[in-house]
Amino acid sequence: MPTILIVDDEQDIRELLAMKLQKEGFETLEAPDGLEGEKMASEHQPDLVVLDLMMPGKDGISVCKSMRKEARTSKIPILMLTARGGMDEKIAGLELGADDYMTKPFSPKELVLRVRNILRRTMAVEGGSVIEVGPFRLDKNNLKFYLNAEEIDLTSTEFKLLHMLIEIPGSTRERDELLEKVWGYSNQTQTRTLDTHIKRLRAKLGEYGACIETVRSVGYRYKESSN
Amino acid sequence: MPTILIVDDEQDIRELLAMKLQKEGFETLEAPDGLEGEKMASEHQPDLVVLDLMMPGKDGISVCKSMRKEARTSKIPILMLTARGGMDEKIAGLELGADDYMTKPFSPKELVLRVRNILRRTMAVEGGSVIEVGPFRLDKNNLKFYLNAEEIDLTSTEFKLLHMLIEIPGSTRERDELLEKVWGYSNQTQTRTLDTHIKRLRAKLGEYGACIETVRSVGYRYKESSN
DNA sequence: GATGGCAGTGACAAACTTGTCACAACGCTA
DNA sequence: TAGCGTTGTGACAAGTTTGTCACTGCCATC
Repeated sequence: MPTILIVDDEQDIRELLAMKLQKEGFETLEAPDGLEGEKMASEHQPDLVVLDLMMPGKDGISVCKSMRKEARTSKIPILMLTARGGMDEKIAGLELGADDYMTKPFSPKELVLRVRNILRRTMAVEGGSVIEVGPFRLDKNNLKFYLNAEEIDLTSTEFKLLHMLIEIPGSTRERDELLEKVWGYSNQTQTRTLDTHIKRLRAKLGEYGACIETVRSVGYRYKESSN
Repeated sequence: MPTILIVDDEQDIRELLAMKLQKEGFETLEAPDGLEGEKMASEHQPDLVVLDLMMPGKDGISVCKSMRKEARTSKIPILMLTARGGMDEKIAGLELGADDYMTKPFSPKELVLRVRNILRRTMAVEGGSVIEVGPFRLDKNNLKFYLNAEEIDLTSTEFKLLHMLIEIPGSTRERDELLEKVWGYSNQTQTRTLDTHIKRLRAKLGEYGACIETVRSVGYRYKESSN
């Protein structure tokens, strides 16, 4: 489950972000200022840093610069936050090595979306075209799926669905999101199709079917079995 | 069509390799010694270098070292060749940044296989999960295929087949290879299945169907249309 | 230009895939 | 624990996909 470090001087914002991200299955760390943020990034090696631009003391730009210079943090993706929508800052941030940029106010949904996009991007580059989580291995190149080294036939719908679910382990995918990405359905389409396919997937995964957790009223999530 | 630089002091070997690689649709360059090899690598920026380890003058190890140091050649993948199967050299080669290693004598088939594997690996990292060639775009993440920005539905078999064909444009894929990779058939299975699927693919590609060339008695190959 | 081998094609039936529905089961809240 | 909304499930039928086959057409070689 990816860990995300939140660096912001306003406690309210930190807590709000942390809550939203935790709801999605991410683990969170918090730092109240730039220096502390740098220290935690280096120590805990989070998978992503959400970094506020405007902070008293060491600001976001400086933190970004420092992180990019230090070997232990140079590759950690950074999502910049700022209150203003100025283009100059955006460009400065991106040039300094931030991976994305978001202006306040933002919706929690947008935050989660951007976080996931960055993680997907960086994980895809690192992991190549094979996703391995727990006993699952999903080979996008050959469209093959393995459970504990045993190949299991998936239909292309099942493949897409499982792909979405394990792409970022632990994060919850909303029904609407799955319906849109896998089926191309527009929001709020009323259908039992997703449920049925989840059932079929679980059946094919046998005892590991339990790894696909239902998140009531929200969607589904992949979670490694605790055995 | 990828270009491959062959660096070997023996003319016979160079020509043999060049012939086999050309037969697969690659373009080839040849250099008779290490220094010349370095120069050509820097100038022509080939997609891969086949590098002999044992050469009079500047040997393969040194060339490899130099190439990795120079910016223009540091990222070009290297396939090392050597007459002996010594583990020490293998390790030395791989540590120096060679991408793969092959001991003589080797079959032309093995050569082509390794070359293709390296290219696939490096191209996959560079290009991410979307393959774009000519008017085709194949999105492995979402299992979608576009022809000139228009989405075209492919069945999963068609997707796999097309993927194999355009993965390394211009290189010929043998019938046996396609049957094995796409269908899991063992070698020399006698079937018209492949032909039928090629027909269906061509039909879906419309006027671009011609991009899939028949290589009589061998297999098929993707080739960009000359318009 | 005959011959043999290889590839293209249309038709077809079997198998598979998929969305829907009705109903059962479940979980949360009052 | 009753009620309500959400999810799980088995069955089913329509649609899609797939491999095979017989036949046609093409190409290279003799």
